[in-house]
Amino acid sequence: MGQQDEDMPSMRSSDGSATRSVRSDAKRNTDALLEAAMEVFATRGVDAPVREIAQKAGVGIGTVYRHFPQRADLIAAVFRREVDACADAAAALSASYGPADALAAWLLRYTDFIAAKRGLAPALHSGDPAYVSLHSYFKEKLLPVLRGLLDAAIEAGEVRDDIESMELLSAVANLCISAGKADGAVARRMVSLVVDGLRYGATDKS
Amino acid sequence: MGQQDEDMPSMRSSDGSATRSVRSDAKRNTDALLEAAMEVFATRGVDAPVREIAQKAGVGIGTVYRHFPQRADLIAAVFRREVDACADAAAALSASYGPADALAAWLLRYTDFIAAKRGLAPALHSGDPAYVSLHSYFKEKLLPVLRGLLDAAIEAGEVRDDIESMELLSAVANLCISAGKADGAVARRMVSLVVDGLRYGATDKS
DNA sequence: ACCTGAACACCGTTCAAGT
DNA sequence: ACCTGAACACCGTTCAAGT
Repeated sequence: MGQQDEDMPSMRSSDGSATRSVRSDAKRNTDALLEAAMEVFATRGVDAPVREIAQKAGVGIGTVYRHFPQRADLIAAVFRREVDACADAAAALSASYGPADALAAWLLRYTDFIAAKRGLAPALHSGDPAYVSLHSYFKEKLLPVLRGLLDAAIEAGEVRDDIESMELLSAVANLCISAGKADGAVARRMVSLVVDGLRYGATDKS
Repeated sequence: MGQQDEDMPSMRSSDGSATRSVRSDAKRNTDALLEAAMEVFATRGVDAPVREIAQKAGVGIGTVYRHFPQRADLIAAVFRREVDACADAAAALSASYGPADALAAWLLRYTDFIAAKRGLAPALHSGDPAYVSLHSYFKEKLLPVLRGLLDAAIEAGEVRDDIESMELLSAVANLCISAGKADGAVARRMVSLVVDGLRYGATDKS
């Protein structure tokens, strides 16, 4: 379902200027906006002034509202973007490490993501229609990734095989949320403990 | 540590009008403010306009800021007031029911309190200095109450004796927080399950 | 002492004017 | 089509003027 702006002759206007040029302009703006919003949300919280985000992205305030009519739309877009990044990180880790180490490394990456998103937890549980879809997006995107990593590690006999990936996904998230607001160090330690627990019951006890 | 404004002759000014009269005026205002704030917070959330609370309490906006310089101060005051009410509820329950039933009834009362305060959870975990003291207030006030009820029920052989009151206090709170935003019905069901679990392992198995 | 509300600052949101 | 920012509405906060 990606946008296929490429290779479409009909999109060129008669004067030779590409219609896409204005679209790429808009796309550059949304990208800059998402990037700026991510940084501002991280440092000043999700209630940060829209003006600050617009300024950081180098666009007018009106442009923010053109692309994201409500603040929640911008927040949701940033959230999806980071979910994607977290999901995508798995491939590189699988290529670089053995199954159990890749699983461990990804869980820490996932931990950092959750810890950074703690400010969003209340909004996600608020029932606000703008956020309800984020729950399923989160699960549909990350559960298969974790399942893949977990199955590979189980297959290799490097971790125990009596843990459900969904339970693990929820457990780690809950750990991170309740593990205080210490910049994620506590959360990482707790998760490492869980990972060691996974390794402890490995079928291959060599 | 209660205020003893009563029976203090030195507080009366020479003209016969009680100095206390202006104080009681102020006290009436703070009471009205706390009452109004509690209702407004419950219906419109803790971000509700201060003007609305002032209007509901029948005072000027300046009066709100005189008594509660920051919004957090008002929120904290409302929170303490409800913690007190929850703690105080135990005595009547103990007088009306047997030990295990009193414990069960109080845990549901506590559940309602937590469920109503879910909107505050993010603030409580934010590390905001205005809220840090609420954690200890919560624990110091409610833990002894629960311990008393639990010990009495254990003593009577009506519930199992291998549960720490602190763990129970936290567990029920976490249950309520994570039990969705369904108006508390889910939370009450989950807590009832826990209570049944407590009864299941009672020493007196008659 | 305490209360009040006009006044100020700030932020979300819109929309007429630009390109 | 898309971008801009002045303009408007709303809310938090202060403080000079009242009692």
